[in-house]
Amino acid sequence: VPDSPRSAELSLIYMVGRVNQGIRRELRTRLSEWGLSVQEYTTMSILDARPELSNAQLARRALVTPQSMIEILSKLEDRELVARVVDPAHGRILRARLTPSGKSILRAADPTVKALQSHLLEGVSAADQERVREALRQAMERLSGIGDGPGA
Amino acid sequence: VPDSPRSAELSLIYMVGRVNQGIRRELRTRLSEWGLSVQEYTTMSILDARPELSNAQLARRALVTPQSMIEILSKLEDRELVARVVDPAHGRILRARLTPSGKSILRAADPTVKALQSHLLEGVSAADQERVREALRQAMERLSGIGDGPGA
DNA sequence: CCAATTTCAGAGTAACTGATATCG
DNA sequence: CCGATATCAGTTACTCTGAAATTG
Repeated sequence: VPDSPRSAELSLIYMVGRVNQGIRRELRTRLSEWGLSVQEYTTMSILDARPELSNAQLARRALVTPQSMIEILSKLEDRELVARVVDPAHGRILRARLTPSGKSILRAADPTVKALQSHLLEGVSAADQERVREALRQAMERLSGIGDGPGA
Repeated sequence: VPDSPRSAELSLIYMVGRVNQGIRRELRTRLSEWGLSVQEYTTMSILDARPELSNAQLARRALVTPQSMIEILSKLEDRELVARVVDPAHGRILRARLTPSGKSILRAADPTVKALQSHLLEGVSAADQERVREALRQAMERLSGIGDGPGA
């Protein structure tokens, strides 16, 4: 008895969940080569694009609680992949950035992740990829507004 | 210092991860009203659309190991939301289906989930939604082929 | 004996809630 | 005192690896 999916009926929420599950599974294996977990890689990628974010800002951006984010960040700090320095204007806030070795590990891991992405979207036109991106971007925005205050 | 995203540069893998994280967070809250976890809801949805799947088939479809799936399924069985019966043609295989009370809980929870999905995609044209769906469907297919045998 | 399925046991990851402390 | 941040502690949710039994 085969097992063919009925694509037209699958909800987008469901599909996002399954694709994410598959991606995590695959990335876990690939990233273990550098001793990185999936959220460690994700967090480092955010910091690469936007340095000097605080723990609270990172948490909002990743849609997790600050308590969850601090755990990731602490481990990265212990391994000296991320450094955190006191904000000059606010003694309570710690701003994070990648260390040189953090950057170099990220650079080393990047091609594998890019390769996975290319493989998954192979054959999807650039225009359609942009549409997917735009839909996801909007969903991210809406989700940011639900549990937390407005992103203002 | 505001916190605006640079959408054009965000990788799809990253966006899928964030959207999924936000969805799970939101669903966890909404589904707790019926005592359902996110994967319980997901598994029940699959069974609603495709009854008589075995644990192994469900696991492949959800991109998790059979060991993970059996844990979800066992709990649902304990709560009598799912019933499992021996396959007439193969005494080892147990085929699962929703019980009447399982169906009725699923029906009760459905509108909330549908509402979330509508909210997230509000304003995205039907044609674009179909493109997103198609891209995700392809990604699911590719991911099924990586860790496991072909879906044959 | 082999391949697929089911399932137990143990472990690890990832995320959460609650509470406390600090800073402006 | 309030609001935002940081962070400790305990807990829950979810998934995995390993191993064993069953069935055709």
